[in-house]
Amino acid sequence: MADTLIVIAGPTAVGKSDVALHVAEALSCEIISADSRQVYQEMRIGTAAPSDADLSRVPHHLVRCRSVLSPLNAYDFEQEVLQILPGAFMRGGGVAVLAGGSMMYVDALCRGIDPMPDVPPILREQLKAELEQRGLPHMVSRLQDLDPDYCRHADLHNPRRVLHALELCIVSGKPVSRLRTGLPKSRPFRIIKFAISRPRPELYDRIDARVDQMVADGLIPEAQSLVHLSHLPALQTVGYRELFSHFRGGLQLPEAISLIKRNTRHYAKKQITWLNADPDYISLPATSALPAILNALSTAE
RNA sequence: GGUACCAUAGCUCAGUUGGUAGAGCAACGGACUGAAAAUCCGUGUGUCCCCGGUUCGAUUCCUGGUGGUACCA
Repeated sequence: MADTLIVIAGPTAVGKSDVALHVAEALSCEIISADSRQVYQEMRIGTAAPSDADLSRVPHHLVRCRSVLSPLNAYDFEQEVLQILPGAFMRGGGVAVLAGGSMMYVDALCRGIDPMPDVPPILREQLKAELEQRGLPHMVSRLQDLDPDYCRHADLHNPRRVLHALELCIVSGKPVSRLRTGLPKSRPFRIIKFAISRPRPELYDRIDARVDQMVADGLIPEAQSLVHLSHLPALQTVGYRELFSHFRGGLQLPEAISLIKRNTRHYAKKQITWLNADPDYISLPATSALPAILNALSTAE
């Protein structure tokens, strides 16, 4: 029988980690986290990362194991997980759980992501400065010259996308649209995807409660200790940015906390949108997810 | 009790020289190929406080209510 990767996705605060923990215990297999922020050891409270107790119940990968100073990206994530998986399958009886809400990471692993050349940080800085001085339309017209094809389909209002495409054109000397195949890679294991869901009002109540809990658990000192790193990509994160703004005097604490709640709701909505767009997901209510997943696995074999 | 001002979207408010209305935020929907908890795009959901009057037509003007705010007693 082929190895099986059980994907457990869902919006933030829906209770994914809990479901993943129970599934992994029931199958005595390992958990690989697909969370772009829980990987960082400095951001435990604000990312609601699995606790030490959770980690001792089930072996986890890519949780609190890396510094914000050496950031991970979607391609690195794909490569690392492909390294980890054979061992995890072996130790887990041919099964492993991928749990997390960073949907781009999940897709990078399940479908693959095209290899792209590395972008030197200096170039990124230069282009960023150029964007600030001359504006987005100017950057778009530069991209227009290098890769008119890409411009036909791309979101040209989105500075991130425009700049990244420019970076890649410049570094590679080729149009990005040539580098990007969009073709799915085949994987030497079976993938079953589950999306954990809850009624929206219930999810929002859980988000509010969890933010209050984070504050009670020491989110503010945690963020305080990261202020000197607040410019790093990893710290562009809900829960930290708002507090950084509070420390700088831009927001009162209660405002900052209610902004964290609101931005977390926005984040959850984006995850739901992503899940809705992928027909491969089997949607399961959080309350009955565990038996449904175990049942789906036993009938699938 | 008196005087003044206010009442329009979930919230804060704009506006209609009388032709049933629009911003910001919230909410809702969408995109996503190396920063993705990032970044970007789209959508107005309304007894314009209530009764009556003037008018072809009132959310707009007028009488009277009701509620709120401020000041005076």
